[in-house]
Amino acid sequence: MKVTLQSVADAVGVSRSTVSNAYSRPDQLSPELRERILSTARQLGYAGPHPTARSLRRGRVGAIGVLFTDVLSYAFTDPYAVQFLRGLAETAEQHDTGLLLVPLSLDGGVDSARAVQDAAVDGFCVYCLPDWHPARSALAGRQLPTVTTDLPREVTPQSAFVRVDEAAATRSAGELLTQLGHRRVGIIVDWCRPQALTKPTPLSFTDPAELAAIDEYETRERLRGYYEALNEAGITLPELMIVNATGNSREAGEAAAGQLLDRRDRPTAVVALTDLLALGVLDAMTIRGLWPGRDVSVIGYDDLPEAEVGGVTTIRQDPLVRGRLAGRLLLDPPDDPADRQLTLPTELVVRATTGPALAGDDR
Amino acid sequence: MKVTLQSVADAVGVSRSTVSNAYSRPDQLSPELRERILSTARQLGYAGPHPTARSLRRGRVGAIGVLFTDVLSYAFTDPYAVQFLRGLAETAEQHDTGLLLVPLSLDGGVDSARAVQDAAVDGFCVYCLPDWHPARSALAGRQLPTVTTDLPREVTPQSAFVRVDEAAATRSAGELLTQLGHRRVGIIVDWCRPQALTKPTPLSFTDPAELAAIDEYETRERLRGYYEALNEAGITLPELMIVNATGNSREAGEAAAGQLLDRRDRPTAVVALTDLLALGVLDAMTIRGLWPGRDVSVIGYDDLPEAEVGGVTTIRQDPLVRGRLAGRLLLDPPDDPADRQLTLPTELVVRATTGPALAGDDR
DNA sequence: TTGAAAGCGGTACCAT
DNA sequence: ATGGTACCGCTTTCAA
Repeated sequence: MKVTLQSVADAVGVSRSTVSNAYSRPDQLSPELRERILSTARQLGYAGPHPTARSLRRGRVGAIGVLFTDVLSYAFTDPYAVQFLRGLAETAEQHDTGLLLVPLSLDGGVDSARAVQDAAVDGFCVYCLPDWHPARSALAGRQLPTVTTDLPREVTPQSAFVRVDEAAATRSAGELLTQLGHRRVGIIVDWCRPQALTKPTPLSFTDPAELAAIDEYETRERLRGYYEALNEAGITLPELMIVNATGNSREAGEAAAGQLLDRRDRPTAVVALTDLLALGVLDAMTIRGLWPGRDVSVIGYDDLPEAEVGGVTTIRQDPLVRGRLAGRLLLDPPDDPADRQLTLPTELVVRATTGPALAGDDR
Repeated sequence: MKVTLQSVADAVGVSRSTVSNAYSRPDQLSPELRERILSTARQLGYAGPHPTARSLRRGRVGAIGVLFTDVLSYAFTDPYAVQFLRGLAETAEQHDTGLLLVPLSLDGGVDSARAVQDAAVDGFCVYCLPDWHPARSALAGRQLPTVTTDLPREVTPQSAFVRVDEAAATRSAGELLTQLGHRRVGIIVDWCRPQALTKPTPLSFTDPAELAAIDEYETRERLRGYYEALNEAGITLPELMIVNATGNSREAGEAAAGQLLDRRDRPTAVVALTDLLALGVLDAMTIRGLWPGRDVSVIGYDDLPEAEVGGVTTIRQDPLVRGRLAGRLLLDPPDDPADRQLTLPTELVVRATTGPALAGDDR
């Protein structure tokens, strides 16, 4: 027989309410009675108020759901994501709130929607989830407070987010390149698709509208920023040598970079949309005996510790702070809706992997 | 007015049960009716069955709680922990189960116990939590399936765990050292205490019983293994130069190593209880112009990627597999209780940071 | 201070 | 295939 609050009440000879109070509102009853109740409970092996029953009644769970980049287990592969999660966890801790990592299936199948529907949480934090993902619509259905890390496609005064002006960041990086005289630029992206790629795949765009149609905020915006800067210098969209990597990892970056570096019209600069990819580019160059910053310039994004160590020119942003703010927006939201729409600064960090385009190499 | 299952039932003109079935057991009603119900629900803006209410009734939540090393946000700092979490997440995903990261407060105060009591989960996974932590006792109270990564102090046939024979692993590492002629050995540990250290602190043990009293499984066992191996070669416990670092990080390792390397009777070997600490030892040596494997031998533990790159002699274990197995034990437990008590293998990986004790340095 | 009663929002068994 | 009806386990007015 299971021990419930009721059994404790019976054993002590008081009502359920009193036992409940003994746990949740100690000031509502005499210390002696409370002690008597608690000790009896202990003897009976009562585990304390049932969390689910309690939250049903209270209308609050004490946890927020985290919707992470496509596959949950992938999140732990990405240092930037991990830092973000850490910041979020910090804030959650301070509010005695748990983090529920919601299991999203690989292909974003039906069960992803279910997972979101079934998540017992008070709110959601969405971290870079593609627009097409079923979890997105399931999320809308739940009508819970939500904070995203991207700019929602349709921003309403209600939406809350902690975004980064990705396009502005890459635009400044692109300007650096054109100032250095680069005209042949390769770009490595990791544009997750419903089904993963098995090998690096060239992407060709002819019309800027195609860029705008990309269903992932970060990919879309970062690419747009680079395009805008380069276009300013007269470089057209089709001239960009864009390669979609098989994932966001060093290895994937290396493989993708290979496709660019082995071209006859090798780019004088290769930019990657994440540092992890950029580190892969460096690996690919090392193998080929190329010097970063001299033979080919390289730019990353994120400013991971490894980027600093490796002297990689990159764009700095602070995932820890971003995570903390996301948590705050959810657990302690500012009264003014405008304060719930945050844009974090970035900084172009110029290090050793960028240099002037080789003069003789200019065509 | 809030939209509940009842309102949908009323609107369609059927009973609650039928609406419920439309969501949870589609085979129990005609497709037409189901469609009618679902579309009405949509129109009404019904968010679907309330997760909490549903789990209350069903007696199952669809999430497992994760109790992590003291502070949740710290977990994301430790690559080994992250990999473990990743393995756990993988298995959870396969079982359509979420991971609830339970917020444990820094000092393990009362709220940690509350957090465990209030966690709406079907089971718990405990990852290297000190014996004294309040969450431990709160956990016992919950009487839920639990899997730990350490050998419980009192093992019952019921307990489930995925442990590693830490002592055996470090014993073999210790034997390597004695074979190489090392007699002055420094050991760097990260023995978390209720309150964190602000600087590396020497630890001195005189009696093996003191070792056995250490309240952290990994620290206790790893230390014991080293002691046993070294003692075999006639080295006594007080001779060991043990330093407790201020955390499990490269920086903390470097600081702790400093204390050992700057001694007049500098150890000929410094072993660290984690790779992160060992990497810090290498940093400290670099600064001092010492060669690992020649001037001082270094051994780590975990075999992180950085250890391989750095040629660090270390003990390999597989956190990913460990996480997966922990998940399995919780979500798909083997019938035979004996199969729920797992000991994973380790492997001593000898690389470049170990070498013979300098002959002239033997005293 | 303590108790009675009405939910919180569903699910599942058992009839019909 | 549908509906009726307990009941999941607790919290919270409100009265006593």
